[in-house]
Amino acid sequence: MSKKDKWPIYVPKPTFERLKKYYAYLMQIDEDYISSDELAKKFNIKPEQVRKDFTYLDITGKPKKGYHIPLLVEELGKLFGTRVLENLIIVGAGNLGSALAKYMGFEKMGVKVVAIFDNDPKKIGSFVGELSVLPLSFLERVIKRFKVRIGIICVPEESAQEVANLLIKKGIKAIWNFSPVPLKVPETIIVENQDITSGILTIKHILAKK
Amino acid sequence: MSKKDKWPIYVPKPTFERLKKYYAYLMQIDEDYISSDELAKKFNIKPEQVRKDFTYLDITGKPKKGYHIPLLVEELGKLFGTRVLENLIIVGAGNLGSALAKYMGFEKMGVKVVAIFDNDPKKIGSFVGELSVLPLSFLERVIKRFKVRIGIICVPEESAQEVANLLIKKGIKAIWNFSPVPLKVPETIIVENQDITSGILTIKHILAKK
DNA sequence: TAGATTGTTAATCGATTAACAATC
DNA sequence: TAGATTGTTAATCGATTAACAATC
Repeated sequence: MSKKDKWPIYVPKPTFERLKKYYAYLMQIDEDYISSDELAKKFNIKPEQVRKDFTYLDITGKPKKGYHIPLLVEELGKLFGTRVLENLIIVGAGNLGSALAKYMGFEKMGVKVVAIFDNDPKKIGSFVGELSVLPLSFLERVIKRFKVRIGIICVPEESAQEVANLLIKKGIKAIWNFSPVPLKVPETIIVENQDITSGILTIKHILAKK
Repeated sequence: MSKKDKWPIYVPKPTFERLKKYYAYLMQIDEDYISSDELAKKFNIKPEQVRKDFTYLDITGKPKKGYHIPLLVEELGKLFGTRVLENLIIVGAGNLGSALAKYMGFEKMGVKVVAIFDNDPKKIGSFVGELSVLPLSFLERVIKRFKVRIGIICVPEESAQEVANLLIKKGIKAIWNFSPVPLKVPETIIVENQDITSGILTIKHILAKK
């Protein structure tokens, strides 16, 4: 049985996180082959680890050449489901929500922002890129119309849980949470927390030691 | 010897990442005590893990009550160096850079954005919040004047490495990299990568399996 | 006191790394 | 062929968890 037949593909969490990085990097470069050694150097890890990571994918390298990059990109794309297009919506048209709505890199990941919502009457109707800001009363319609399964939460922490509840009620299956609050959701709902400020704590910790 | 005397405080990486989350959460809530069990429930982990994590800090809990929150916040603040103010600069006044420049949550983390730079003549001189966008020729002056050690990179991937080199040349000690490229830097320079789009790959992977 | 909750040791689990045979 | 690089097994390392004694 080939690994292709095993579904879901299991990869350990640390491996999965590294595969994401390899993917982002490999999509950018325009070469035929890359060795585990070269890739490892890029990310300050050991080449053995790169090879081990790739054993979870249905791909093998060539001795003396390395791994075929287009093949790697394709296999990784399958793992991440980037070839299946998903529509997504953003709730919260503040600085961060607006920046995400205008972000150009989503296409490569197979996602598209179809609407942005806010509850501030002053923002509703205004434009963020090509999207006009909608009131929350439009949520249900948009979700049904575009078969949206993913919602991004970009609201202040006080309202994050409330918005999460609403999204779930309206049929959203996965929440990408940019607020710094841990959300309470039913087990069937996927939550991915993206705390964009936590990195500064690592930096300050290291700097403080110097 | 108390743990306070050991410097640098060593914490395993996974523990460190969890401590950041506890910190963000604990700063928000207004209670006296919290038990390892309550905290664990919030983050879907085991209470033993929370207690183990806290053993790395110079703090103990009280049987039957739990951990004193203000004390936790203080100890964690020390670990992350949030009580020492650091000035930081942003390079790249696009959507994301501008959003970060206007971000209100930095103060709590003991950092302040003192300047934002761009090389686009159309952007230079325009305002992002209260800051006017500066040309890169001002970098050196600003870094010296404000004793800046941390620089945020928010430029397109093509120029990320170039900007990193420039920042390092001008004396920056730590780079918070919001571009999706792995940067090549000398060993003495701290790099924290904050790929804000990688979360979507996790979500799509899980959704694809359903 | 009894009960709840901490703190710590030891066992388990899982990921990384070293070593090396296989292969182009 | 010799040499470079992969792929895999086994050893090591480190983190999580279970168990339970200590304590308020």
